[in-house]
Amino acid sequence: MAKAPTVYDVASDAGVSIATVSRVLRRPADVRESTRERVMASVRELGYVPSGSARGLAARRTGALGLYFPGFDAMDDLDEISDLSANESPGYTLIDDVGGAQDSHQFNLYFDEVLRGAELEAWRRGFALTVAVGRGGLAADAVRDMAGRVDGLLVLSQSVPDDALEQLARRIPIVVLASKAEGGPFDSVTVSNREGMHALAAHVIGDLGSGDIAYVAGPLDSPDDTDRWAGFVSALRERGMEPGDVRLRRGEFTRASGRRAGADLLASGDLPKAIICANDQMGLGVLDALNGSGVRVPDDVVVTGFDGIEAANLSSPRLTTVHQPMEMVGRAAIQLMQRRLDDPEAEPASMRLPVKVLLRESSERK
Amino acid sequence: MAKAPTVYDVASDAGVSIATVSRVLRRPADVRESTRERVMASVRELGYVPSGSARGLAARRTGALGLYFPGFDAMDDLDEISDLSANESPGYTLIDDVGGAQDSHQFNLYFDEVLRGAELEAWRRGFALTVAVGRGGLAADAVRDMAGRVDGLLVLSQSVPDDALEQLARRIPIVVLASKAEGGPFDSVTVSNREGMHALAAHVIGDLGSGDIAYVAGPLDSPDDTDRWAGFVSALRERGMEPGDVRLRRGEFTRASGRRAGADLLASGDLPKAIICANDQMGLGVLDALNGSGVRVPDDVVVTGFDGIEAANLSSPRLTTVHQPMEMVGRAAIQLMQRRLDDPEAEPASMRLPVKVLLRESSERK
DNA sequence: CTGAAAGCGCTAACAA
DNA sequence: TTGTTAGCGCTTTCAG
Repeated sequence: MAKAPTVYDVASDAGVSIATVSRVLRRPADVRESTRERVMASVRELGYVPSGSARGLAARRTGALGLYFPGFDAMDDLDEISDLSANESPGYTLIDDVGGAQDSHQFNLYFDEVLRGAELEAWRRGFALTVAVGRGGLAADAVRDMAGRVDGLLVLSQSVPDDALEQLARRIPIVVLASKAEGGPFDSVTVSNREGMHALAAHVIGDLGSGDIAYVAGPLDSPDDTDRWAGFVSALRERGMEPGDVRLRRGEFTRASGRRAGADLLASGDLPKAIICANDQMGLGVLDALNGSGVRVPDDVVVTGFDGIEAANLSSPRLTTVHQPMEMVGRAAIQLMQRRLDDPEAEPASMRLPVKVLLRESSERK
Repeated sequence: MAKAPTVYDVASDAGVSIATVSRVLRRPADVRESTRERVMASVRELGYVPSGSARGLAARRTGALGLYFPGFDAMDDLDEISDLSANESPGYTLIDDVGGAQDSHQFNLYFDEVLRGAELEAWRRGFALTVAVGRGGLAADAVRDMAGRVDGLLVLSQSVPDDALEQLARRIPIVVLASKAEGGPFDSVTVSNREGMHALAAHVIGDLGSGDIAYVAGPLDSPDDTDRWAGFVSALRERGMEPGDVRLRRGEFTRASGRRAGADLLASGDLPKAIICANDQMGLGVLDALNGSGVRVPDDVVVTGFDGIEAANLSSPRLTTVHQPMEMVGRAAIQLMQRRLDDPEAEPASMRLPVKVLLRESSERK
């Protein structure tokens, strides 16, 4: 790897000053065409690649945005890849897949789609996107390190301690995704969790006419869960019911926890007429538990989820759910960031994105 | 946003030199504990965040790695998000989902998993990961820009023009994913495409005993496709058959193209006994075409895919396929990069990762 | 339209 | 153990 050429090398090769080289790259219009061509020729010939660091330092902007997501702490038992050399063994084994998505997938699905949206929108605006997934307790350090190398930070709600976030916010713009506090100090993007769950629950309850209902909630510290529950309760009240009338189970947004909730309800001996779940994974878990037992969905019991992940469209029966525009969340976040970068003094804004209720076979009798 | 404090601010606040501040952050062990604590106190108080650019410039390494993937050019018709203010409308509509994965998903699935592996492995090694998805013809520019801001580049094969890549390789280490040329000038990671397809095809052909076979290939310029085809052909020859004995259809690795191939085969009036597809998406497409027509899979015709994407495990019948360890591809790439960074003079290495044949209902009669 | 020169904030010798 | 001092490679006034 030969020493990389710098502006100086290009400048002397082209017989101009370094300022001119810089101009050719940044504002080509300010340079006479003949000069520009001469410089570009040198650039090509030398294989010049401008240093992002130098540029960032001088220009006081890096041209990159950061996306920070919390991770699972359970990722440490991944097996090592041992051998670097080409693998001469057959390289395959025959197995009959036992199938099934990992639970960690749930989160990944969300992450992947948000990332995709953010990346797209960032690219459109000429930003690079740096991603980091938090692990363990090092969140504050990792995000701080990231903060030092980007022009703005997108952070998933709850992934960084509040105080650390406020500290960082003094140095760099921050947009919070799926924030709980829409009126907070940060720009944020949220989805209509409450309205979506309200609409779904109202439909299910209305359809049912009567009969008892179970609700499988998510973790207590999840703002999403809180909002969805609120939407559910309001739908309940519209029909003259109270939260106390509902059988409540709490999971962790994982398929396994949904499975447990389903088994538990099943074991109680008297199944509710509907099981409303706070997210798709848990809904699928409930379906898993029910499917083995001879219970018919939706005839015996209606099951619903929330999120609109693809797996919910591939289960049998397909899961009725509320679809979140996850890719849009990523795009919206970048848009908010752009706005903030353009006008640092603007009032914090929050964008709420609409959701769609998707009625499918797990709730609709033919 | 007040002017961000620098090492100088921290240094004077703590009553030390900037070198000491730097040391406290980089090599804490080299500093007396009392000094270290004083400095850290100032760091916290001032909310100091080291500038990645300055650091990168001075240290000649950015601490970031880049992952570059090609994208689809079909992403331009995404609708704009219009309104920045909170959405007061109900925020939902009731629709009955028509469902189905987008074709662009195929690629995303691959990308997402590789990205996840790369991010994980990069994080473990203290690197940040910057991602970019190529769009349109600007690949060379985008990747060049990226090259300027990272210490090493992971590039999906074919996503960057060869000459541009060789140019860049003179300035920065490059690892190629899914490379065609294992003996090439770059470090690379590949999967056992050939062996996997060989094993799968040998099994299917052996099981069948006799009867004609169709092969749904991918794009001609895909190294993956080439290798898989080679594996298929070798399995064929082992049974005394020749490529000429097979009905060949060519798709673009998309579900829609698989659907077309399936419909086409169906229309021919005489269905083969097996349809081997070069990837899962096309296999699923073939299944789509067949499922509507009363043809029974696998009894009338066996269908297989390649990749092991999740959707292949959720179809009915579930699709027999060859699973690629996509997350491992990402991780392996980072490992190769680390090795190269540690020893720039090392011989180019390539890691071949094993695949698994997953026999499922689309090929196995009960 | 082009050049000279002053930093941008940090790291890494080298001294002390 | 700590401080001094060069740069790292680029952008950006300010002159010319």
